[in-house]
Amino acid sequence: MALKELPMARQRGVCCGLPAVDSTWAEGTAELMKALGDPTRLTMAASLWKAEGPICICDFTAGLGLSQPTISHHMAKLREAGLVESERRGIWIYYRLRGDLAPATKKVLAQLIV
Amino acid sequence: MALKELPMARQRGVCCGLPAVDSTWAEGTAELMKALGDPTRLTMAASLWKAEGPICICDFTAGLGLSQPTISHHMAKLREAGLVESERRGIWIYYRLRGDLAPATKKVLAQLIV
DNA sequence: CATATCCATCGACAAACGTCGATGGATTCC
DNA sequence: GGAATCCATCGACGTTTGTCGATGGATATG
Repeated sequence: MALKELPMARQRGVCCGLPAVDSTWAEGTAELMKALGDPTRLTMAASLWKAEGPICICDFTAGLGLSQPTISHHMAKLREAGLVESERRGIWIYYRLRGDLAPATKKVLAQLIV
Repeated sequence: MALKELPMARQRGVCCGLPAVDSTWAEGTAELMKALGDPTRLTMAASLWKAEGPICICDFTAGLGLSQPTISHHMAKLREAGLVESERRGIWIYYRLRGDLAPATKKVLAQLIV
């Protein structure tokens, strides 16, 4: 497939500028992408997105076939990324997507999750 | 903040089911997220998204302050993720976002990039 | 109080990752 | 043909990641 708008008569040894991309945006957004960049964490986030109510660690452990420390570890990553909040209820700790997610984040999740 | 819809009178030792999440979707989507989960690659993708024309490696090298092998390495990751295509033009190899990106992928990028 | 369940954290370990310098192929300019 | 430029790939290196078993704290049950 041919590319359009190829620069003509380019000078050797002279590089062109790039479109401006805010580095703070890149750092933050890459952090979010990294949090969602693992199948287990993405599945957990999608489950929380689709679930009617909050979910606790033991349900993920049973449902995903991974050890409890591994699930806790992934949930901690989601928490550090600002995606989830939790509440203790007796023995269980229930997790859900944060209610105050940035609208942009919410739109990305909505776009992402089938 | 209180959580809504907390299950009442839960049985100890009994875990609940999770909303169904397709594992093939999770694998594939996590792959895309991982490709965008690095500030350098995300910046490169955003540059290609915003650019009027295609961009070659040396422009990224000059603009991002990283070595040429590192930029090539990141570009290879973007290629493996199915995000970019390239065309040789003399000494230079020009990169652009693939013209046949999945609509879902395009929407995610549109949503993501400010 | 003793026991059982749920969970976070620690320590460990292999695998993957981000980065670089060195090398070599392809192409163009002189 | 010789030199210069662009780029992909290789090899290396320290860091991060995903996973697990072990440990201990918190809470409920009997």
